Amino acid sequence: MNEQEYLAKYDKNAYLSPLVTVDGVLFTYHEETLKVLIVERANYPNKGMWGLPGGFIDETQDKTLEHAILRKLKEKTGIIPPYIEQLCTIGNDSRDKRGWSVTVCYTALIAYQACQHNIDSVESAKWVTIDEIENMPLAFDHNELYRQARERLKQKSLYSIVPGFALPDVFTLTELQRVHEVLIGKTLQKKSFRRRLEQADLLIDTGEKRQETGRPANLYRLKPESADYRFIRNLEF
Amino acid sequence: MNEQEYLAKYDKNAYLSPLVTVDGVLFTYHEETLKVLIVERANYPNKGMWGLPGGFIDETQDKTLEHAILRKLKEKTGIIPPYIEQLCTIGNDSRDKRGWSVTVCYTALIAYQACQHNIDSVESAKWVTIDEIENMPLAFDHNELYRQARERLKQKSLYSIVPGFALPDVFTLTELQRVHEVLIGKTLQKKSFRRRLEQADLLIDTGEKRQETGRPANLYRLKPESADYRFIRNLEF
DNA sequence: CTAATAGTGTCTCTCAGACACTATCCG
DNA sequence: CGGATAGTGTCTGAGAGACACTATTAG
Repeated sequence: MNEQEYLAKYDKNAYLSPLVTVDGVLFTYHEETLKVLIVERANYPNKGMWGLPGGFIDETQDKTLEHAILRKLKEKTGIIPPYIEQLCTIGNDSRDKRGWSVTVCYTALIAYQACQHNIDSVESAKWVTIDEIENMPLAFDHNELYRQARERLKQKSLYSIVPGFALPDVFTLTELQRVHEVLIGKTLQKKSFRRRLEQADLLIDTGEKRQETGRPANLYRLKPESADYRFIRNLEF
Repeated sequence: MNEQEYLAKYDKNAYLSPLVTVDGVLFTYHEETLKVLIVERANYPNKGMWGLPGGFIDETQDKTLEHAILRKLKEKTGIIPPYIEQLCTIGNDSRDKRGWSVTVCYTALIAYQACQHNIDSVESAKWVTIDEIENMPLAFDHNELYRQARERLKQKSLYSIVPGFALPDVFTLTELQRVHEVLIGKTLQKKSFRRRLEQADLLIDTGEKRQETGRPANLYRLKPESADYRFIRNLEF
C-alpha cells in the first residue's frame, strides 16, 4: 500500500479523538479597571453558567485554530481584536464531562469603546471586572485559564507595551501608564516609563492633544510592530 | 432535559473532531553542540521520513496532554526528561493530509548521558545536531515546530538557566556557560554569567571538583526551582 | 493668582560588559 | 618553571528608581 492508497482508505472518524475547543480571555480597560468578557452558556454542560467565550472548531468554516477563536470573539464583540496571542493548551480526561477534551486558549486585548455597542446588544455576553471574575465560579476550568492569562499579561506589562492594545487607537502616555499600573498592581515612575517608550520608539506621535483638566496631553498611536517588542530590562515587580 | 440526561445521551463520536497529537522537541547538549531527537516514521503519512517524537493521544492510557508527551518521550529515551514545557499548539486543515489536525508541541531537555544507551537501542530514534536538522526536511510541519522551540530556548537562555537541564545532574560553571553560549550564538562574559548565578542562588555546590586539564572545577547541581527562575535583566543578544 | 495634569532634569544604584588579574592543577 | 583552565577584582556604561522641578491649560 502506498501513501495515496492509505489516505484514500483512511477514515478519520474511525478513531477516537478528544473534543477540541478554543477559548479566549479577552481583556479591556475601562474606568480605571481591567475587565474580562464572559458569556452565559446556552447549552449543557454547565448550561446557565458563565464562562469564557469559545467553542468547538468548525472544520468546514475554520482554516486554523486562530481563525476559530477570532470567529468566536467576533460573534460576541462584532470586531476582530487588535491583539491576540496563544496562551496555553489544556487537555485531560476530566475537564469536560463529555469526555477527553482539549482546549486551546488565547489571550486577547481590545478597546472598550470599539466593541461596547455590540456587546450591549448581545444578550449573553458582558464585561466583568477582574475583581468580580476572581470570585465567580466559571464553567469547566475557565477560572484556571483566566488566572494564567492574567498572570502572563502581568508579566508582559513588565517588559512590553502589549497592554496598550486594551486602549483605544489613540491614547495619552498617562493612560498607557495607568493600564500597566493596574496590571502590575503598583504605581510606576513616570520618568522611567516614558524613558523606555522614547528609546524603544514604539509610538507614533499623532500631533494631536487632548485636554480634560490641566495641561493638554499629547496623543499617541501604537506602531503595529509594538506587539512583538521586548525591553531587555524588566520593570521591577 | 437536565444535564445528567444530556450527558447520558451525548455521543462524543457523533461529532466531527480534529485529530489530536502531541509532539516534542527534545534537546540535549553533547560534544559542544546542541542536538535534537528525531524518529523515523513507521507509518503513513510521511512513512520513512524523519520527524519529531510524538503521536496520538491514547484516551485510555493518558490522563493529560503532558502525560501523553512524557509517555512518548519515555518510549524513545527510556526516561522522563527533567525539564518539559508547553511550546505552542498548531491546528489547521492542511498540516496533515488525513484531515483537520491539532498538535500540542512541547520543548524538553535531557542529559545526553542519561539516555544515550536507550536511544542507541531504539532503531528508529537518533540525535542530530541543530545544524543538521535545519537542513533536513521533517514530516508535517515539524521543521516549524523545531524552529519555534529553538527560538524560545534561545530567548530563555538570556534570562533563565533552563538550558542547564540539558546537562548531566552535576556540571561545572564553564559547562553551563558553554550551553548558553551555543544557544545564544555568541560568547558570554564569564564574570557576568557567574555574578548572576551567584546572586540568584540557583545552584547547589556539591563540594566536589573535577579536573581535566588545568585547575579543577567546582561541581554544581541545579536547584529544582531553577526551572522557573527569571532574571529581571536579560543578557545582551 | 491657584489647581490640576503633562512632561523634564538629574542624581543614585544596580548590574551587564570588558578585561586584566590571581589561583590551582599538570608535567 | 610554563601551559591550561578556574575563578576574582574592578572599572565603565546603560538604564531603572526616586523625586523635585518646569510647562500648559482652566478658572
